[in-house]
Amino acid sequence: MKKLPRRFYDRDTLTVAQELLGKYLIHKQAGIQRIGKIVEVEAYLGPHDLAAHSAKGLTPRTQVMFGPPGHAYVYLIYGIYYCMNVVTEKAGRASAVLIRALEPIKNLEARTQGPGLLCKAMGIDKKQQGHDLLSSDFYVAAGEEAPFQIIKRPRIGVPYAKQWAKRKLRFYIKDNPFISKR
DNA sequence: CTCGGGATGCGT
DNA sequence: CGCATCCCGAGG
Repeated sequence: MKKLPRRFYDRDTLTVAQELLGKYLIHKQAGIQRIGKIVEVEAYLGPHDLAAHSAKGLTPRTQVMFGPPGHAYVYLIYGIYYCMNVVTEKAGRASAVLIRALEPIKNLEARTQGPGLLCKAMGIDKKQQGHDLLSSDFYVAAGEEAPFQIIKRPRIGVPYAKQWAKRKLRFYIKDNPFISKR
């Protein structure tokens, strides 16, 4: 499978989000390679997007989001789970795509439906914060993707984002059994 | 320093 | 609906 180049991420976030569907997230750790197919994502469109962490400005936690494309923005949520994003667009745009669900492909025994669970299953935590996704041990690759239909829905868990909460910035593969619940 | 809350998930 | 569990970010 072919690793996605930097220029894949250096594009409009809506495009990157939808094109990430069907791609493969690969993480090699302690000699084990884990692979999951990306089946559900959410787009976060920068500081003006009230649901995006970057809407609160550049802080130590969110600085990766403000950095160059093709890096992992990983954060701890509710003290328990990690969530993984892919930084998109040019540095300073502070946009990203949240990976919400994977379809297990290789070495994934645990559940992968939901952003917290998939990080746990893939062995992703704060050590991967800021990691370059063009590295050899943690990256996204294109495979042979069968054609599929993309469903567009509002994002999960962001009712506070006012008008942004309604926008259909969550994308997933139609009829895929590994979409997160809720 | 304290303190409130969160892009979650699971059990009741 | 409540709770686990902890870092961040704002304010004193």
